[in-house]
Amino acid sequence: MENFQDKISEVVIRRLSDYLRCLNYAKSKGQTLIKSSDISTECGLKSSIIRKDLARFGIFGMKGKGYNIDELIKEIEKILGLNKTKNVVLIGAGNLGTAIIKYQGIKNANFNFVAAFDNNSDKIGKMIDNTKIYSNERLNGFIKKNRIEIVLLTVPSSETIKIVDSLDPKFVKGILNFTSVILPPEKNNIFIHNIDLAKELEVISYCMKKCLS
Amino acid sequence: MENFQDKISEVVIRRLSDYLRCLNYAKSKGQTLIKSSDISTECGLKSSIIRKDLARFGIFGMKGKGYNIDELIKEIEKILGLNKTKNVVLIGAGNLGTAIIKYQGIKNANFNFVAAFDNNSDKIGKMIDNTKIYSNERLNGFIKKNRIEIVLLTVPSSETIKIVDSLDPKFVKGILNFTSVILPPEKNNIFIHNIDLAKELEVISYCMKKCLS
DNA sequence: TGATGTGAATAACTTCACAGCG
DNA sequence: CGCTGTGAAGTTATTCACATCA
Repeated sequence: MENFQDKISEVVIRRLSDYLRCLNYAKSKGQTLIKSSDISTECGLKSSIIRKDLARFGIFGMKGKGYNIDELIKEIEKILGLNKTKNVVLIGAGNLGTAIIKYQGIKNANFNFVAAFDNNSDKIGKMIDNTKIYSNERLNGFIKKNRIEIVLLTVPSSETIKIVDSLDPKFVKGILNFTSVILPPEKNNIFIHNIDLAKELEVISYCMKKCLS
Repeated sequence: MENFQDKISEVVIRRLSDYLRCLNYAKSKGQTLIKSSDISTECGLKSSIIRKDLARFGIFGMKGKGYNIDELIKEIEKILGLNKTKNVVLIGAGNLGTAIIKYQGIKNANFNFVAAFDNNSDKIGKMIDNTKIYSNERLNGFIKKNRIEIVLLTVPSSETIKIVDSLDPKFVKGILNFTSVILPPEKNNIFIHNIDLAKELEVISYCMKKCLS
């Protein structure tokens, strides 16, 4: 089944993630079966693309009935790698960093914040939920020792580049960058995703403007 | 020039937003001209698509030289509607909501949080930076009175649907939904964008897995 | 009958490659 | 000469539409 997975683009993965939310919601309401058309209305997609996405990974429904929700959840979680806990660290324990650690959705998705790092000596040693804050100086040692592959970056924009360049590509494989500095999708073999809250506002503001005019 | 703007897709707008960050960064370093190939390396894109994106909006550079940074910034800000301040409200003054209000990037982008709303009586009346927290009961009155068009939603997932359904489409035109509940891209003529932090982790985790295997 | 699964058609997006101009 | 601007080509993604099967 694994060989279905070559050449999957990011948009497909993003949709799978949406399906998962939708499925968990349906499950929480006691449903056990779901039609592609149900998922489609919830996610604002055509039902055919949902079936195609799933078929691509060797997931098939029952003709005339739909998909088994439990099975579908399990399969998608496996594809996304959510079946095993992933350790991540957070750099920058400010407001946004703190909020992210406390964000329930991430915990549900099986990501575990094993440490946070910050330069502010008032914060060092403190806890955010169950995550301890360490000095930035200890960052690279910690990453090496604990084989951390994913880093979330919530430092002030002025520090972004310096920190990114200091990360050892031998260990770090992915960065989620929440600062306002745009980074390329890949650097030193590290995958980078930029999440820019301002951009999201700009997009919705443009969509609205376009629609109204 | 405005008639260049029909049929622009969201990905183009997202790129424009990236260009803007990149341009502001270049400007802050004292640059006055920029080549499409400079933007392209920073954003991880091909230079031709940048030129095409800009040409689409009637923005042209100088052959052999590049683009004038100041002009380009002004044009893109105009396209994205960032030239005038937009008033927005936040519903749910928890960790994430607080972090978003304090997030510098959003302030820079000319969005102004005129009020926050929360059910927690301990929070009501308090301030987050310059934004006052009100009771949820006053939400719809406030929106009506102040003609609020954009709402950011950072409440617990269990409250999402109830609140979304309560918003009056006569005034609210866009919702940025930070909860883990997937909402369709449009509902009662209100544009909705879902921002799911867990999804971003899932995507990067998948990309890494795919690359490594 | 009522859903899926999927080839074929269509649409959207990106890249190439090079003419053109300051 | 070094860049832009842009048709044409290539690629990827989505939708249609219908055969299929429990």
